Amino acid sequence: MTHRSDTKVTALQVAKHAGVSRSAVSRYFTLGASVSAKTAAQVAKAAEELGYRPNILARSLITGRSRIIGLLVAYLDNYFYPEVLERLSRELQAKGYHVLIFMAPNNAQNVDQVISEILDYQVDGLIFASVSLSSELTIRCKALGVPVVLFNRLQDVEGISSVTSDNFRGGALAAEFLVNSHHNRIAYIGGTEGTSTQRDREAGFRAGLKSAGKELFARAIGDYCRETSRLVTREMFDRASDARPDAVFVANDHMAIAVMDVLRYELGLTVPKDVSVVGYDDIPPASWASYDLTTIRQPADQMAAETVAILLEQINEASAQPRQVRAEAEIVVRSSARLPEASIESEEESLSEKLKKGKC
Amino acid sequence: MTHRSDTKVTALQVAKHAGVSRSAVSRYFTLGASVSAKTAAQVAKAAEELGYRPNILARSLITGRSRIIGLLVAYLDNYFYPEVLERLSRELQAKGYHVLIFMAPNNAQNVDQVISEILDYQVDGLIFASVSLSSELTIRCKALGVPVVLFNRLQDVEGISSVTSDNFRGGALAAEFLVNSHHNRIAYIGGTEGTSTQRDREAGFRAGLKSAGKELFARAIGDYCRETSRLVTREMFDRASDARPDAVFVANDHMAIAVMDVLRYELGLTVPKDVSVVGYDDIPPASWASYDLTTIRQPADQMAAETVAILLEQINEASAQPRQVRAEAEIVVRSSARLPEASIESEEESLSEKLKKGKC
DNA sequence: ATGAAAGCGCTAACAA
DNA sequence: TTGTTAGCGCTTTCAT
Repeated sequence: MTHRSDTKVTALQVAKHAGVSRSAVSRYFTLGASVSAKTAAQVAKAAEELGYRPNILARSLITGRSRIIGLLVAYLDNYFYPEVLERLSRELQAKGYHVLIFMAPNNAQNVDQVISEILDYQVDGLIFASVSLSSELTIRCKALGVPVVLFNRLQDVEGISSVTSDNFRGGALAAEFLVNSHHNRIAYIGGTEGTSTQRDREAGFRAGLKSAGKELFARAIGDYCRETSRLVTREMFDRASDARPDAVFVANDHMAIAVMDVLRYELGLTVPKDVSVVGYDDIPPASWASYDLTTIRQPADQMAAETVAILLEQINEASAQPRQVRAEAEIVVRSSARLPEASIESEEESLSEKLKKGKC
Repeated sequence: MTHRSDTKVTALQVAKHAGVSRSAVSRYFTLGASVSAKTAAQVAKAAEELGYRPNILARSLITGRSRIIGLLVAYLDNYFYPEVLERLSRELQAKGYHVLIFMAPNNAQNVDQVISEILDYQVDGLIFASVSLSSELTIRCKALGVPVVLFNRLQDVEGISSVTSDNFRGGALAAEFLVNSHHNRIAYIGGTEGTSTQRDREAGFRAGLKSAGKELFARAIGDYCRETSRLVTREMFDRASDARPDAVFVANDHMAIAVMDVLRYELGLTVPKDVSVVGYDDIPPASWASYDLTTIRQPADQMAAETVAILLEQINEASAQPRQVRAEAEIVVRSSARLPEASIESEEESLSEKLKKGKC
């Protein structure tokens, strides 16, 4: 490594240094192109000596692919997303792609603006995490031939790929669990109205209650926000013991944790003795001993893998069609909710065990 | 908006449509270039009608700047980093730059590999968050003229910019606080040996103890990892009350939270009655009621802003020199550590208040 | 202020 | 397999 790289080294310089043509150099760096062993060696040596690496941007200009995936994400303070981001990034990195990240502005108007900016980078694909987008935009991406995957959101538009968990089923699981453990006054604290996750989780939950002959005792919207959740929780639970819920399903863990804190530290209630709490997502803090939150798990790793798979097949195979993936939701039983009478001890154990063996 | 954009629209097409030259179109989209009002209007109209936007990659090729900032980050499960990432991204977005994210591999060998990949994208600047890099690499970036900022790490190499908090002072503050609140057996649980944060926080902490005539009662390394912290905490505290520490300073909140959980739920101790815990960072979970962790705050927002400032001045001003920014560390007093006798109630209050008013 | 022409660094036909 | 040629979409002198 005799980096003589004072400034930018071009393929032409390497070619001269190696005594071959520009194309030979290009071919050497193009996977699956035909170069003789001899030429390869010469180029390798010259490139090494000059510290040459191909300019991806210049390459993109001609190949028409940038190997950049745009990711638009609404927030990172819900800890489901850092996890997803890390997995997406690693997965794509392994396949030679990289993530250009954009934080979504609050209003839809500006979202369009930001997406235009992303498109300006000639991204090969687009991931929208927890962002709903106008159907106009969807059409525009399609027109440009840029594959799009919606992550954790559904859109009514035809032919748009998405990766979610089975939110309806997840909601139903929560209901089933709370009903089985003999709760009488079951409440729901929801996410942002109008989002597909909120809609489907609530619908599933209600359906689950209904099929057990139960009804919702109380309902509030926490807007997927800690502070709002705190407020609505106070309002919902600050009353006599027989006038308040004895169980609550919260539409995500981010809120559920705030709810637990209010219940315990602002209202002096005991979880799960006074109130059972069930969340959704299974973010890392849900498994922290202070919360030990019973929740509906969304498999972040699997969802990220599917997202990448869809994207790459759309990029590489002309015939690939958009598809909707619905990952299975499963309940993770911990101690924030009262257990059904004859709980299967062994199963709980194994789940807890698994979760404790974190990577290091 | 009559998006006729079946495929890619070029400047030339717009030029023809508007009845002007390629250059005119280019000038219209180049901030601060001279175009007559009339031409501007024609171009604007044509561009709108065809749905044209300049190709940033092609532009980069000629201007030599990509408006991409590479970010290499070690992990996202320490919740200091999602916060930092979000702020960095928004800040840069506002200035017309965007973040290309790379997750650091575990071994240093591969880090070099990944950095090469980043450089291939012709990034205008580089941020290393919690990543130590070989001095060879630093030199290489310099040779390429790519500004580098180390975030939350210090390097002994000359002339490399960095943004950290004053870790030594932060450690000293923790010591001072624990000493003032009359602890006798004060312990330290550190981060990864060899990192500058670990080294400086411990040095400051020890210096603080020393100047009060105290010494470290116990020491262990939690490796900035929950699981390791859990193990060392058990070992350190699973003993008779007079043989175990009555206070512990943990080198970051990510570990401190794990430590608190072990203390309470695995060892049955009470915080802060049996053990006082002080952390470092002030990540959001530190303010959650279940932890209410007294900690040394690193101002993520300010540090992110400084990082961007340094980067942009190096990119835009030829004369700009690398600089080292050391943000002030301050203690945030909550309830995880016993208070000094005459604690200033009002001050605590105001701090807690501030933290509760989160955005929504 | 505007257009013509040159060229950023690279890859992909094509011919040899 | 190799070199030659053209050109990806854009900006930027340089004349006008």
